[in-house]
This record gives sequence, structure tokens and C-alpha cells, in this order.
Amino acid sequence: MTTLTAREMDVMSVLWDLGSATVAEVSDRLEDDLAYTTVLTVLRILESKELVGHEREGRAHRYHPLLARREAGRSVLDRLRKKVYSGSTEMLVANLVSDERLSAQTIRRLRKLLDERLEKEEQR
Amino acid sequence: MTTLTAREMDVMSVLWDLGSATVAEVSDRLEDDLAYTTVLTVLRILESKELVGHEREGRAHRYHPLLARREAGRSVLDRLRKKVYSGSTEMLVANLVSDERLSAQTIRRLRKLLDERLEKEEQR
DNA sequence: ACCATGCTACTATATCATTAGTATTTTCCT
DNA sequence: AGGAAAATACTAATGATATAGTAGCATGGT
Repeated sequence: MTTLTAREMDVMSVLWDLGSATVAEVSDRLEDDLAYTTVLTVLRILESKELVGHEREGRAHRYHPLLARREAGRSVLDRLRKKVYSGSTEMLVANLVSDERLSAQTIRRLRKLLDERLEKEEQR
Repeated sequence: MTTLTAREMDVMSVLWDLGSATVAEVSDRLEDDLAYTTVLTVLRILESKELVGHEREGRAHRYHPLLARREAGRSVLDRLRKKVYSGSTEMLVANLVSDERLSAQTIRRLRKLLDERLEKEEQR
């Protein structure tokens, strides 16, 4: 299974957003001001877990994600649903949309998403 | 902030489901076969973080959650949305409902949830 | 071709997470 | 009251995480 630590997730987040990045680029984007070598170390740990890969680029290394957003998200969501919401997707979504900050527009878009999913269901 | 480790979440999960539990009860419900003292240690760590409390019951201690499901879930969801889905609730939900295992019925219930939320929005 | 500089490789360390053993206390039962 | 059984308290070992320093290599620019 794919369990990312907090810091690993910070780093993967940058790689997902940029597509790929050098150590310096990741370092720049992180909220916390970490030593260059610290970021490198995290990337190497991620590489040892085969969650990122790298290729040379000039004298630097360019890292890219081997783990997709979807996979990482799925694994967190599965665990969350199971452990926090007793396996109930509804409880999870209820908690999610109870967020005051969600606009009516966002909620309408989410509903549309569900409608599309229902249509696909009926096609089968 | 409330960041639970994997094992802490396992234990909280039992407490949420049972309402409260003794060490032996938690131990019984955990999937992994941990030593009694291991479970106790986790509960004590949780207590030191003020996420659970306890009272005597006979010669044992009965532990109960001080952190609610909602709070724990919210904190994981916030982080997930931010780090994995670039802040997009829609991407998160899209990933969630792309799960093949979700029945049409579940999806309809989720949609109802959103409708109710929209109504509340319009009331204001 | 050289060398400064940026990058990696290697090493180190403190803290936290995970697991569990031993000693001690408590209490329930006979 | 006394002792077995069960619980907690205390201690500890191991491994992972998070952070970063130093040394040395390589390459890009002049």
C-alpha cells in the first residue's frame, strides 16, 4: 500500500503540480524553508519506495512522479472511509459538503458529476 | 492540528464505533494481533495528546474519544484536497465517485445530500 | 581547458512511531 | 483475609521520519 508521510506528500504535491521538477524547484515551492539536502533526502526516500523516478538534466536530476494523484488520493480516501466513517461514503461526503466555505456553484458542479456517473451506470 | 498516525487511527476507529472501550476491547477489535501493552501504550499517547480520556471501571480503565469523527475527517480531507487535488473539491469528489464499487443507489443518495445542502444555501 | 559553482553522495542525529517486556498494583472471588 | 488473575505503570528497543552538514564530483561558461 501507498502511505505517504506528511513531508512526502508535500513533495509529491509539487511534482504533481509541475509534472516534474529538480530539487531546487521542489525546494522553492515548499511552504517550509528546508535545507536543499533535506529535500533531496526526501526525494531519495520516495525513489527508494519507487514513488518517483529521475533522469539527468544537465548536472542536476529531474524527478517525476511514478505514483499518480488518483492512486495516492484513492488510498487516503479508502482508509479515511474505512477508519473514520465506518466504511460509509455517504458520511464522508456529508462531512465534506457540510463545509461552510463551499459555494452553491461548487455544489451544483458536484451534483453534475454525480449525474454523469449515474448516466454511465445506466448505460450498462 | 490533529494528525493521527496509522495506528492511532486504528484505535480511534474502535473508540468511535463502540463509543468507549477498555484496552482489552480495543485489542479485540483491532485487525492486527498486538500485545495488550502495545494497545495500552497507544491509548496513553492518545491521552497525552488529549484525543481520548478515561475513567475507572472496576479494575480497568475505560477510554472514550475526545476527538470527534467529524474533526478527524475534516482535517484529513482538508489536507488531501490541498496536497493531492490542488485544492479542488471537485477533483476529489470526481476521484471518489469514479470508484466502480459505488452503487447507483449510493450515488443517488449522495446527490440528495447535495440537494439538501443547496436548499440550505438558498434559505440564506 | 579550467575552475567556480551548483549538485549529488554520503553521513549524522534528534525525534517520533511502533512494539512489547517486566514489575507492580488492584480487586474479585473463595 | 489471601491469592490468582488481570490490569496498569514503567521502561526499553527498534525502526522510520525529518532535518541537515560536509565532501567531492561534474559541467557550464569564459
